[in-house]
Formats: sequence, structure tokens, C-alpha cells
Amino acid sequence: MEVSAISGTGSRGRYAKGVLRRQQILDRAIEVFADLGFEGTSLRAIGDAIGVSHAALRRYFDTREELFLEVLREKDRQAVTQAHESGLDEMAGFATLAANYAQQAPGLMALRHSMIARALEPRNEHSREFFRDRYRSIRDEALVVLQHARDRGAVRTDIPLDTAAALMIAALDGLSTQWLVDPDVDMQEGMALIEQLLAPAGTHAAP
Amino acid sequence: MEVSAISGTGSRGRYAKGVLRRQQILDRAIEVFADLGFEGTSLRAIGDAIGVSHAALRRYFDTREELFLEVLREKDRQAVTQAHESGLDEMAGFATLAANYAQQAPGLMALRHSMIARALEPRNEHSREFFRDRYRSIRDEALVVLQHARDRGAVRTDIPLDTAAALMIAALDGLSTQWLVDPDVDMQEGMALIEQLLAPAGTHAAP
DNA sequence: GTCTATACAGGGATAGAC
DNA sequence: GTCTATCCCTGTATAGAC
Repeated sequence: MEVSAISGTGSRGRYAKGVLRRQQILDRAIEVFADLGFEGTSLRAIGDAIGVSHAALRRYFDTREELFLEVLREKDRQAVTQAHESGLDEMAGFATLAANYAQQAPGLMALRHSMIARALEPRNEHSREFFRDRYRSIRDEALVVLQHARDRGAVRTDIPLDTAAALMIAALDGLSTQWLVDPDVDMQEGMALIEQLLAPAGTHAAP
Repeated sequence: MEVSAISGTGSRGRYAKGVLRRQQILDRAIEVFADLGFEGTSLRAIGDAIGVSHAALRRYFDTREELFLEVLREKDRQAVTQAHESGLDEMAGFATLAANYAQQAPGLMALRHSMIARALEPRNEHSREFFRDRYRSIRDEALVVLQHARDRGAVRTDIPLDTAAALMIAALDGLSTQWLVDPDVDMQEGMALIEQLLAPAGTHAAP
């Protein structure tokens, strides 16, 4: 089946169908996850939602673990794109914006939680490395934001910014956890507080 | 309920054996978990470690989920007892002490992570309520510590302490996560920073 | 290349014998 | 209280149709 996905290129992608199928699997996986949660999103459930057998999924992903990791990779790529487009790295109040972003996607946060839990299994170095690298990456991104903020005089100068970056990511993660198990928890409030704490003495967050 | 597991009372507890067995299951579960992780700690694996079938465990715990929740409940009780004995609620630098405590028990932190992930499943309200209540409880405890610290002038007065309590717990959780997937992350450093941020301007943490 | 059918080992839960 | 046997589900793996 020579299905050309990209119109206008003129080059019939010989594996275009496979590429589309792969993307379809990832999309359906997220949908099924939203309904049935992590445990419920079995390979058979994903296959059923598409109309193929569970064995077919293995043409595209070696393991279920790898399938979910790819979901997370894709969401990360989308988030990076969105952040750059909206100039988030230059924007003040990004901590509360991050909190708001997290609250828009509770399913995604839950999936991350489930996958991190699996990454802590003794023989799952592969997933553990994924999250190790991911956290290093987002700490670096947070560090850049903090440096820009300090340049504007919005962050106190008596603290190590790399530690502050780790702390901000940690606060976001930890507040997400509390919020996921208890909707009464106000993530925005918590992230606003850490922004206030990071600001120089006598400064208040600008609207 | 004539349960008497404590020697010296003179009354032979009719269910003493059952109580001991129950405790034995919990103890072995932790040991097996340390070796095999969460997935590996199946009811059959725990049963094998004791010398009974997996079905026997159901006399003491309705589900595997409940068994692990009881492990966490017990660890929480022990932590509260230890904290009160060492007067932790009066002590300065409790954030870094908490970080140190977390690092002493990576297996326990991993177990909590796995159980929280399961608590996020759509039809697992029971576990979700457990963690919701647990977080409310430890936020309250953190709030008391912060109030005492403020009374001593160790915490700035322009922030809401209940939000600060949630933030400290979140920081501890989030830093734990980063440390679990990357031993290079320094939890103490992160918790020391949030202590510094909470201190009034011009104050430095006393040794 | 893509997919179905099938088999396998292992999981939690459960019923009923002893 | 503990057992065995069983049920249905899971992820993984392979063979072969088309």
C-alpha cells in the first residue's frame, strides 16, 4: 500500500502507511488512557480501539513500555514547541503558567507518574535513563529562564540558580501529585509562592 | 476482639498467631520489594518467601493493593513516632533532615511512587483517598513546624504558611523523584535552598 | 510490510476441600 | 487457616497468511 501522507512533496513515501499507523497508535493510546487509566490501557485495548490485533502493535513498538515512552517524548516535543512559540522563556510568571499547563492535562501527568514508577523498577535502566535525561534537560531549560529573570532583576542574587531550577521543577512535580489526589490543592498558589520567594527582597510579582 | 500480641499481659490472645502472621507478611513484603521492585513483589513471591501459598495471604489482606497500603501506613506511624521522639517538630533545619531521611529509604520512596501511580487509576478511589488524607495530614504537620519556626523568627512573615507547607512537601517529593532517577541530584541542597528562601531577609540558616 | 492467529508464562482474584 | 485448582487477564513471542 503506497499511501503518500505528505501532499505536495511529490515523493510517494513507501512507508507512509506505517508512519500514519504509528501515529494513530500513539493518538489512540492517549485516548484509551484517558478512559481506562494506565492499567486499563493494555495493548489489546489499544488494538481494539484501532481495529487491529494487539500483535500488530509490535511492528511499531518493541514493548508497551516503549510505546508509552514515545507518547511522553512526543508530548515533550509539543510542549517545547509551544513554549518557544509563545516566548515562554522570556516571560515573567512562568512558574504559575507551568502550573496552569499541568492542570490542563491531568491524564498526561498521571501517565508520567505511572511511567516514572515503572522506571524505578530494579531492571528498568532504560526508562530510568529516559527520565534522568529528561529531568536534566528541563532543569537546564528552567535554568535559562531563571538566568533571564535574574538579568531583569526579578530573581535574588544570593542563591545558586541551578539548585533553584531543580527546586522549581520539584515544586511543580510535587504540587501536581498533591493536586492529582486532591483537587482542593491549589497548584497556582504554590507556584506563585515559590516565585515570590525567588524574587529579591521588597519585590512583588508584576501582573 | 481479643487480640493480645503483647507478652506480659497474661491473656493469651486467641488470634495472636494471626497477628504475628500478618506482621510477618508485611515484613517480608518489604524485603521482597527491596530485591524485586514493585512488579516483582507478587503475592506469589511474598507467599514463597514465607512458605505459604499466595491464596493464604488473602486471610489477612483483601487485595494486594491493601497489603501495600498497610505497609505504607505502618511506615508512616513509625516515622511519626521517630519524629516526636527526636523532637523534630521543634528542630531547625528540618527540611534538610527530611531530605536525609528520604535518602535513607529509597525503596520506601519507590514504593510510595508506585502506589501513588496506582491511586491515579480511574476506579481506585480508595487508594486515592488514602493519599489525599495522608497529604492533608503531613501538610498539617509541616504547618505546625513552620508556625513554630516563625515564632522563633526563622520564617518570613509575608507569606501564607499553609501554602508554604504544601510547597515544602512538594519540594521534598519532587526532589526525591529527581534523585531516584538520578543519584547525582542533591536533595539536601534543594531543601537547604527552600529553607533559605523561607528565612527572613538578611537571615542565614544557623548550623 | 503488515497483520492475524496462536501459544506461553505469569499475574490477581476466587471457590471449595480439608 | 491454609491448600489446590481454576478463571480471566496481561505482555511477550513466533509462525505464517497476504
